[in-house]
Amino acid sequence: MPSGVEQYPHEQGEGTSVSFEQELLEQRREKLRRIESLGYPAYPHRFSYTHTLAQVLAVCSSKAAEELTQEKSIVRVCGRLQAIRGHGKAGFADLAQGEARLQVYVRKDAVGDRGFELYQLLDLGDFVGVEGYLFRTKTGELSVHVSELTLLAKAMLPLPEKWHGLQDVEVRYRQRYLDLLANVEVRRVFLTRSRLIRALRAALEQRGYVEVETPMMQPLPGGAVARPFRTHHNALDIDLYLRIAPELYLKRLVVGGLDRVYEINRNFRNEGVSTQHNPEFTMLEFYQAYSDYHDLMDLTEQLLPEVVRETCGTTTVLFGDQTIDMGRFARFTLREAISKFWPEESSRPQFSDLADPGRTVAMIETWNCLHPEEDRVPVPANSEAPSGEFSHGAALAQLFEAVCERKLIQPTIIYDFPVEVSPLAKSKPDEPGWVERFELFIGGMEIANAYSELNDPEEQRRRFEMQAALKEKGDLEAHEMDEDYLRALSYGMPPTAGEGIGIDRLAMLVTSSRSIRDVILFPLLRPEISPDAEKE
RNA sequence: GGGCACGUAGCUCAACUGGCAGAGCAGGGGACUCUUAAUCCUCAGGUUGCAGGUUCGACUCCUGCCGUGCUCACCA
Repeated sequence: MPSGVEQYPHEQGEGTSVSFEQELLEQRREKLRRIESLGYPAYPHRFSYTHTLAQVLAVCSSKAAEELTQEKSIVRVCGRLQAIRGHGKAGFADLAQGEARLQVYVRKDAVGDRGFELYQLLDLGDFVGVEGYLFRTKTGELSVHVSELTLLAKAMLPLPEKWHGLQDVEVRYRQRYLDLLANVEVRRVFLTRSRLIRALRAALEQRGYVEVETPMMQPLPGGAVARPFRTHHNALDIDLYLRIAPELYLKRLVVGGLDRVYEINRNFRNEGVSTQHNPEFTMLEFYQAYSDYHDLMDLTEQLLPEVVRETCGTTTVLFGDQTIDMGRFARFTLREAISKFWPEESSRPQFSDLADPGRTVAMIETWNCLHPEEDRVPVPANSEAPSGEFSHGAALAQLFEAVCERKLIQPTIIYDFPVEVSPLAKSKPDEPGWVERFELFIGGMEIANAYSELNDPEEQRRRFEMQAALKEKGDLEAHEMDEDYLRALSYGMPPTAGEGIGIDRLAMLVTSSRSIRDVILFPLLRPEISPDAEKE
């Protein structure tokens, strides 16, 4: 038999040589043509099966050879061909459905000449269906003795090699379907992610939360400090923004009497990409009326061990070379944390230093002296009234991140944040410069952010005005004035606490993934330039 | 955006100090009716990411570009 290429030269040759990949494609086209000429449809519409592969394995794995021979039960099963081993007028092949594998045994005298010709035209990756009886081979492997073989769909391109899998990171992300086929661990990561989200939903539903969906396209991007993506609606001729957070809409729903609401959905932020940041990411936000941030601290400490146990079967997870106990939480105020995690004994700031804006400057300068190259924190302006300058509070928040964040491996709640970096949070009654807000850190990453929601419309307006002043000074991330939100608050919002949990990062923790791209099926990459497009 | 690395056959990887681009798997042809990373014989498969430069000679050295990874900055 001459090779397919010689027999069927590529039509679009134009003098240039046909690439090897095209050659493989041509070979498979030819095989498919020959399968059709045997009378098999190339793309049949369905296959009625009696069992999934997992069902066959569950029922028969424990059955001995004699038992199977006695029953000689006929099954119809299907799947993707994962391995083919020929033996002249017979052959073995492995069918795969997800992680389930079942061997089939194809003999010429059992499937007939036509069936065996079909078998010889199969490639790795093809979908097939078989009918036959179950038996055990000499080596004891459960197999289907095939009497009828059907092609269900042909793989026109070769799948990645079975033994080494698919290693090329770029191909793994761009063609995730190949990654999922070639690397079982990848498949398991995404199944775990799915279980995590299901467990979160169950835990919230159980506590009386209602799931809602709020706009992803918003005329005003609000609820977070971040740069948005902009888009345009043609019919209305208006600019819209992909949401950076659902927060302001969810709180409108609390105004509307939905006392416990949550949403699990995508946020979009037009910012850098890193191992911890994807431009679109999944966030859980939930709001609970008649509660404050203390209640949410308690809830968080209940919820996380619960869902992690539901997802992983245990509350201890391995992350990098760290073992993290998701069932034990430490709590520090932001100011305590700076003092506690300060790297040098002699210059360690006391709590009183952190309360005094006048001393913040000296403290940051000390830090910057200790870390001349990186981890530098900008020094705030000396005025005590923040009016657009880089503020004392913002500086403290940055100092906290520089000093503490990557050291917070075990679950740690950091609470009480500067008002300047928290435009939507309620102030502490005794310290107006500080708000009732906490963040949860695990594995050196910020996992959750929560606060007692500011529900005083007058105060909220002043906060927005502070943000407007920042915007005036060129801060691209400052929060927008949102009159409609102020109107909603003016109708009255009960005391409410709200929290956002980064689902991707939580998924990283429970799947031991170092990069956020490993828990997002299709992370954002630059588009591929096709060789054809380049010629244009 | 900055820094550091990487890019060789469909896949996984070699190629010494600059000296003829190679192997395994996958693929084509052949043998084989209990194999399971099947085996045996055989054949084909490459603009070494792209574009320049240095050189008698470049996968190798230099410059630029493209893509990806890590990292820093920004952020969650």
